[in-house]
Amino acid sequence: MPETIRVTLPDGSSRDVAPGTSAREIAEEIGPRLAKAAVAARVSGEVWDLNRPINEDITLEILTDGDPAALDVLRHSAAHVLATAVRELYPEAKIGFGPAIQDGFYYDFEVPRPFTPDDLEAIAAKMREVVRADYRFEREEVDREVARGRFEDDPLKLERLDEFADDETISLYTDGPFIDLCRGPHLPSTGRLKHFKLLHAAGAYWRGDSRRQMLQRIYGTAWFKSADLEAYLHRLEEAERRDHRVIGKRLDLFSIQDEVGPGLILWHPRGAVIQFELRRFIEDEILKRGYQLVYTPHVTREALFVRSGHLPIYAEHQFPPMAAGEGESEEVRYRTKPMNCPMHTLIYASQQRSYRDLPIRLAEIATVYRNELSGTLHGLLRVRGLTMDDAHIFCREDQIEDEIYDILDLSDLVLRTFGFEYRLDVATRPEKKIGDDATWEVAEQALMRALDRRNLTYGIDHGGGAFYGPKIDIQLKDAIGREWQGATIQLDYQLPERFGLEYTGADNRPHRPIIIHRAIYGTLERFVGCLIEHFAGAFPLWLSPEQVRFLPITEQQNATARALRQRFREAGVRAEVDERSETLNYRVRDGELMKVPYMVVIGQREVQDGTVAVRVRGAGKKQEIVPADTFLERVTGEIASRALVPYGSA
RNA sequence: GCCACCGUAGCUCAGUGGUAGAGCUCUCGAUUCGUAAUCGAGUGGUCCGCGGUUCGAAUCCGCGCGGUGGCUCCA
Repeated sequence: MPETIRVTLPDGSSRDVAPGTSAREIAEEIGPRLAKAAVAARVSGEVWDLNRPINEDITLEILTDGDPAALDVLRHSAAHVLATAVRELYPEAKIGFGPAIQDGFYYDFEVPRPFTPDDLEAIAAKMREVVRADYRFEREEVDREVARGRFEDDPLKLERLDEFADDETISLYTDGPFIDLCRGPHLPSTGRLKHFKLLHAAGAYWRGDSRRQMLQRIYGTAWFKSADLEAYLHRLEEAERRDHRVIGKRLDLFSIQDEVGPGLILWHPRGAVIQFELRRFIEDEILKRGYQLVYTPHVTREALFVRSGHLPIYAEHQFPPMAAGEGESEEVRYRTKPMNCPMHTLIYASQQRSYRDLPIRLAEIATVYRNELSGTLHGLLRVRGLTMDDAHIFCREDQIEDEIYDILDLSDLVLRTFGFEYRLDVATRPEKKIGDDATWEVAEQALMRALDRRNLTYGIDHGGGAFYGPKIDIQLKDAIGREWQGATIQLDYQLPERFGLEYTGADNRPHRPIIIHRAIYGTLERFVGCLIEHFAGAFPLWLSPEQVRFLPITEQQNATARALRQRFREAGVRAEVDERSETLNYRVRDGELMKVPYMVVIGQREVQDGTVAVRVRGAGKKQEIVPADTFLERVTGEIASRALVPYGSA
């Protein structure tokens, strides 16, 4: 072992220390403030415990609580503290895995009885004791036999141990009474965990495998600063406040009823308006871009899905077959469609195509049915009857790039209209795939060139493509920073093969086209659900179910209000009159709660002057008195431009 | 589908073995009002369903249906 080892710091300086020195000791040398703030260390790129001895030349970065990697360390340690507490309270509990996750951590336990909310409180109290005891996290590297000895009574850990390669380092971490098989790193001691909260318990299969036993998982969150914990809990509340299921009920947008069935949406008039506007928007845009609309049946012969290759893979997500006509043969069994592509493919195949005809872009906003597992259904976000804004583009290989470019342009236009930011990922060839590498290379390059031409940055999901082609996924970011699965653009070499699609090339020989599947909204159900939460029910004017509500002050103004309503309706504005025999205050409150963008008060003065007194949603008392014509002009302008904010507030 | 929790009026919810309740909504009457709840009266229930225990079940038990949070899968 060398006399000294060289440690290079982020500022480029270096110092020589004795082998076995820990990052903590180096931090102390640099300064007491740094040593106190230190959480962990990045040693030659890898995150280490502060206490772990360093034995070779390295680069060293001391991680303080400002570093995102430090949060992971904190949360991972919080998971161990949780397990420590559970083991103290329930010595018979078997431990599973307990990692840090986005915003928090969890730990899985095998226990004879699930945890109740009261149990969680007791566990949290015990955790605070563990924190007060300030146990050091001790790392230890051992061989397999020693490790097996330590986990004699923990079958789940033993199972994991068996998977270690012979040359793999097996490390154990101890904090007070608790020992765990763990790669680390951890906080220096349990006392560093200050701001945490256990959130809920849930069942989780051992190793995510539904054939294995179910463990009990406890979720929690942890932060370095009390303010961060508060902010996070507030964010959870905010998300709850925006829950589309609650807002959907309150604003009378949709319902899901037992008599119809789970996952099947009844769109009430106010919700149907939103869908109608979304359809109108996308259909206008795609017609400008050379798409053609088609309509296809909801039910088809089962044999179609056999030919398309969907049935063997997809059957468990499809509703069972129904018999139409006589007999039981495959020829007369029908299925509701879980997707539209086979039928669009048949439209393509219905005549001979020339290379000059391509690309052919077939679009259909169609409801398809998928028999999703009951436990996965969730409001509008996961349903069984889903309406896709679907399109299939049949094109030549040399057209892929331009088509992708145009789809990216379309999705950018659409998403920005709603004020969404987004990020993109390209999913490349997986292990199991059809087609040769050369073809994949061409396809992947075309996707990336199109993205580059639009100056978009994107991540690459290596091996994340479907077996039949690469794809681009778009993740939306909503008003409170949550991500949603948005558009997908999927290249498909498989379906043209299965249906023997062809076009005649300039060489007068048959060629095989490529299919691009693409949906911009994804599904209208999910997209509307996302919009409800994004806008917290306060839709921009063009999407608002009711755009203008006239409030006559007394019955004397009812006739004027009705006449205005008619004029506005004829100009394409969704206008109503609230002439209920209630106080103005009452009706204003109702309009605000229903998130009507404009309330227009009509009193004696307005009737006389031909004006309206406009109250803007959310703006309180402040009103503006303008001629009725001026207001109508502004409203129609705001609708036509699909503005995100009311006029005058931009 | 699996695990846990939950299911009472249109909505939000109280009611833990002894005659089903509140607020809002809705209907009717009065009120005619200038920017977030006017007053009064009334309607409204298979306490999710079926079975069991009990003299007696919204309440306890079993099964089913549905919802919620997860697991899994996906858009």
